[in-house]
Formats: sequence, C-alpha cells, structure tokens
Amino acid sequence: MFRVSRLTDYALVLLCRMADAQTGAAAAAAQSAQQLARDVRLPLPMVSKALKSLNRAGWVQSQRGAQGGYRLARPAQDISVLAVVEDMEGPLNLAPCDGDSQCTLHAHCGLRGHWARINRRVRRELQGMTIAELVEPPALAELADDPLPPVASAARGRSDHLRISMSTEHEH
Amino acid sequence: MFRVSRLTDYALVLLCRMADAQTGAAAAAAQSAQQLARDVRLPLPMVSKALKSLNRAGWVQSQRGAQGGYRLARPAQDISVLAVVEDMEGPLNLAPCDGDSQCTLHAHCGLRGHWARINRRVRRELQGMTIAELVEPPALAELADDPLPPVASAARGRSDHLRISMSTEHEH
DNA sequence: ACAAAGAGTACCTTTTTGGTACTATTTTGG
DNA sequence: CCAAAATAGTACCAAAAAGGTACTCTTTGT
Repeated sequence: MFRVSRLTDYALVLLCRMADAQTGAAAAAAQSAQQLARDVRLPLPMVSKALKSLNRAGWVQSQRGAQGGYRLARPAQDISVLAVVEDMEGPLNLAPCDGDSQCTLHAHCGLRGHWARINRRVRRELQGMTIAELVEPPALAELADDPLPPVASAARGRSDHLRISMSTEHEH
Repeated sequence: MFRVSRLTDYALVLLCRMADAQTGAAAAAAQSAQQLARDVRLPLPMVSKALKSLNRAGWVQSQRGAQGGYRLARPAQDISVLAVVEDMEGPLNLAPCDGDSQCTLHAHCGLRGHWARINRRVRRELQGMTIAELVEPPALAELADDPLPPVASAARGRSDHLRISMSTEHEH
C-alpha cells in the first residue's frame, strides 16, 4: 500500500508540536531537537534527520550552539501538508513509474494521462491542508464529511482484505 | 514516495487490455494469460499473479483447461480503479500507521483524524474512475483540468528534489 | 490420454526503509 | 579562550517489502 514514510510523518508531527509550542507565550524560544524528541517520544536521530530536512526546505529555522534549536520559519497556516510531504519524499506521484523515461506500455494501456489527473487531485487535497489546521482539534463536520458509499465489492467467496476500513486512527 | 505497486499497475493494465479486446467482436472469447502477457509485454508469471488476484476478487472470470483463459466478469464501467487498488493492496491508507493498534502520539500530534479525511478524499477520487474511462482516450478537458498553482516553496538555497513535477508520464 | 490452460506455493534477489553511530562545525556562557 | 551544547553531515547496518522466478498440482477440452 502506498503510504507516506515514517520520516515524513515525523516531520509533520514535529511541525505540529512546534506550532503548538509557539502559539504559547515564548514564541521566539528555539526548541532543541533533544527536547522535541522527548516531547513527541521519538528517537532523537530520526528527529534530527527530519528537522534537518525541514531546515533545508526552509520551513524551520535552526540555530546552532548553546541555547540553540529550531523554530518555525513562518506561520503554521502557511505550511501545507503537501509542501512537507514533497520536501521529504520528492514530487508526489502515485503511478509506479517515474515520468521521465519511456513507457513501453502507454501504447497499450490507457493509463498515461490518468495518473496525472489522480496526482493533481491528491496534490490539491494535501495542499489545502495546513499545519495550523492539524493542531486544531478537527471540526466535527470535517471528520464526518462526505462519507463514502460502501464500495461494492465483486468478491464472492473470500473477501479477506476487502473490509471497508476507513483507516481512521493514527498510530506510532 | 507513496506509490501503487507494480503488480497493481499490471492489474490495471490487464483490465484495460481485456476491456479493449472485449469491446470488439469476440466478446465471449477468453484470453489466456500467455496471450495477455504477450499483448502488454509483461513477464508471464507477473501477469498470472495479477490475474489470479483479480479472479479471487471477482473482477474477472477464469476458465481452466484448453481454450481457457480470462474474461471480464462485469462491464468495464463497473470496475473502479479504487476497487482494483484495494483488492491488490488492501484498504487504502496514506498514513504510515495501521489504524488498529494504539498510537502513543495522537495525544501530541493533531494528525489523528486528518489522515482519515485525506484518505476519504483520495478514495473518492479513485472510486470515480473506472476501467471504461481508462480505455477511452482521455478527454482534453480532463487532461487540463484544475491546473494546480505552482507550490510556493520555502526553500532558499538548495531546492534539489523540490522541482514542481507534474508526474505526467506513465512508464514501465 | 494428452496437452493446454489456471491455481498454488515456495523461494530468491534487489531495493527501500527505519534506525544507529560517529565526526565535524558552530555558538554561547563562564 | 575554553568547554559545553547544540546542529550538520556522512556512513553504515538490519529488517522489511517489492519484484520476479521456478516448480508442482489441478482442471478441462479435444
């Protein structure tokens, strides 16, 4: 199944944590990677990796030395989930092929342009979601919005992994 | 990057091929895996795997023995991309965690309910796309629809893998 | 009976992922 | 000016997943 990598998830979690901390009183205080790792209970090396990437991409500012650490480089509502995901994993693409070599199949299959369409839609969804939204408790309306009608499965006998899971939880 | 697996892609390609072949004259003729593999230029064992899964899920019918093979079990417009993807890979979930164990983080991060929202949107997109649509040459309107405004990157220095690729091609 | 098909299972190899370790560099505080 | 605290960079390793192959069994039409 196509999933976001753990490191990407860590990055999002960290951004949420930083946004949460900085809406408080000490908005300018940098938070060390060590402290953040403790806060979110993740291994420090992973946290460092994620923060380094976020720094390179420009979403957080880093300060070295004693009393150093990281702080958000811009307001949380200006950081989209899409931006973080693409910074961490490269350009979003659901198709199993790259896009810049030649496809020996696109003469046979009709999938050529359609993956692009799917990608655009997914990208738009992720772009419309910001860190600021994530730290807010989700509105009830959003949690319940557009309930998908149950997928009509054609399976007759063994409907093993065909259960209609909504994949609602978020775990680590 | 979260991508659909190759086998899933193969399944889609094969369904397209079968749909294409069956819109022709011999609608009832079963196509052997070997022939299909030749048609789409994919390794036979992989093709067999994909077709077996599709059969179990009920999207194609199989017939053993001489003159046997596979045929679509239902009209192409009744087979959604979502259904195929979830049959091949399990329930769609972009979050890096499963959903049925306990998340030690959901107290800290605000991502708990939001992945579910994202998943629903993506699922809806894929559900609204059928094999029948895929075999039709993509409408120009669809290829060009909702062009996403260039993602504003915060990166200043090295914007390595931050290029705004649309991931348009489909290759093998 | 035989040959042509699918069904099932097991295995292997490569790539990706998740994670750790170590070293270098920068900066502040005493 | 030195030591401590922090980030930056690189290299490495192990586990898991993906991609692919091989082989055997069962079914079925001629």
